[in-house]
Amino acid sequence: MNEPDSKLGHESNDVDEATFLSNYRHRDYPRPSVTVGLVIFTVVDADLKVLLIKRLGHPSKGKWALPGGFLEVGDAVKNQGESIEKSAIRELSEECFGDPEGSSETAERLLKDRRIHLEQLYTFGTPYRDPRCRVVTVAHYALVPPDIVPLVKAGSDAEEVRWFSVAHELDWEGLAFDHSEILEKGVERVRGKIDYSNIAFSLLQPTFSISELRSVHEAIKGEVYDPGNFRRRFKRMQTDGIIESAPGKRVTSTKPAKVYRFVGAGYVE
Amino acid sequence: MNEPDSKLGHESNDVDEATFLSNYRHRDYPRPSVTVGLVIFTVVDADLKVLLIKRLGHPSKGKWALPGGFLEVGDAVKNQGESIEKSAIRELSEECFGDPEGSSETAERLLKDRRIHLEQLYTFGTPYRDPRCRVVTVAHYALVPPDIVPLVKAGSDAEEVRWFSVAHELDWEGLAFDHSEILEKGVERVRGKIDYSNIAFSLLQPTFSISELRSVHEAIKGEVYDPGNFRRRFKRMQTDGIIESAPGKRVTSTKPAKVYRFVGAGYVE
DNA sequence: GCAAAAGTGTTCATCATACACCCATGT
DNA sequence: ACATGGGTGTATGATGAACACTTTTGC
Repeated sequence: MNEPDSKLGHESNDVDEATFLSNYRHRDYPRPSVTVGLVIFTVVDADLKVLLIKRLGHPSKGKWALPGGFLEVGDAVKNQGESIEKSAIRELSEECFGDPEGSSETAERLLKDRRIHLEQLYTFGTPYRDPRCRVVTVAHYALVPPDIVPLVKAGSDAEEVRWFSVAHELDWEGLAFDHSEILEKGVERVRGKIDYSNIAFSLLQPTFSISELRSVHEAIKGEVYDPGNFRRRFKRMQTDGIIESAPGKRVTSTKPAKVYRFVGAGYVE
Repeated sequence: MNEPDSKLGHESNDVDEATFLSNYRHRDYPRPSVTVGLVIFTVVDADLKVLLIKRLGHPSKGKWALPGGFLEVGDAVKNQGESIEKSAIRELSEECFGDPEGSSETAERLLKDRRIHLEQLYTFGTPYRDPRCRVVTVAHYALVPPDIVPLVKAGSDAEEVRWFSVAHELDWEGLAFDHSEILEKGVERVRGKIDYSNIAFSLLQPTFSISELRSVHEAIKGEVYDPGNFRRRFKRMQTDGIIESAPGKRVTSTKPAKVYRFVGAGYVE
């Protein structure tokens, strides 16, 4: 892999590597466009939601699409640009948190604090998935907690941006390009990972009650859990040092619940 | 995602989609090279092995590298080339089974018969991972059964191709580019999936004994299992219809073992 | 007091683990 | 006969599902 030598000419391979590289000329073969795509999830009112943007131009004009953008590759030779993950973070910050172009301040801070989860999902590259030209999309998914969701709404200027309920509201078939397939892969991944990882905490406020945690699990798995059994299952996390008791209580119209805080230590990716 | 409109000019967006597309002109922005990479595993003599190719030219001349090649994108506009998976299959067939260029006969047949397992792994795109130019590699892993391993050896013509023991023999640091990272991701994925999927059967002959299956699991997980408990654990597959009894016995220097056959039905991806 | 959710207790089936033991074969 | 791995039996402990029950709040 990497650039196979056969197509990259000018191989005087008896020289040393430094000489080889300074003699190296980049030949212009057809290359695909590479973009990063984002499936951004949140859970509000016990409901899993995904962020979509309405397309303003052709193709798929008027359809809802996943946010995304070009992978920044510089001139692709001397200056090779930014990493895929960095591109995804920038996209997330620009399009969703309204950071100015080129900045990823908000998303970077939230990522560092483990308030949001970002992970590469799958790479989609079927020919003609974009009618304009060959596009390879490195899809990611992100989990953002509901308390920063208002930030997201603020970011939508000219473009129409909306949260869609994955379970109901959403007309999967109506999505632009192959984005329903990407979304499906995202849902599948989150459903699979929530059982053995700690990603659920990225869908909660800094402190949370056990039933709020349960609510997130139920929204994602689409099933209901026995409150007692669920409590026991996650109380183990306290003895394991994954979560810790936090001051205050969650006051509702019924018995107030203890709240907990997620401790970064022992993080399961 | 897909081609964001901003960089693709000539948007007369009041026309219909067909007109838009026929007016569409592909602008030449810097694009990365996209390759597919392969981590090809097999298990021989209760040992997990990976296939590597010695690099003949700079960069990383003389180092061992994972096999791979360009993603075929045609002219990237009117003719958009072949899918990522197809590229991976072709690479696998050409470089490893010695199929003639452009053919993927052998690999396609084996894939169809579920004799080999091929799956996308992760996409690597760190800047400067290839010093020549920006390269995005869509890495895959493949599991090939030991009885077709001789085929692989036959395919190595000019290039030096070898199976390396993942546990011992292999000097991870000495690998070309970031291929040790890719290999590591491959090992991690296989270790994770073998417990709940059926991928192990792609590392066995068409019929196998329970202890041969155990041997594959042990090689991949790097631990030993109690023969009795392991047997019970996998005999359940027989009642579940995932495997079935096959005629004949595996004759060794000790008590002959029953052999089984993997039934495609109920395949867990 | 009543509803409703927090939180605890108990039972039962399932399953992984450890380990003892018998069976069939080549030498 | 005996070493070796195939194959079975069994006791124990951990875990998860089902569900009854108590506690604490708002109304």
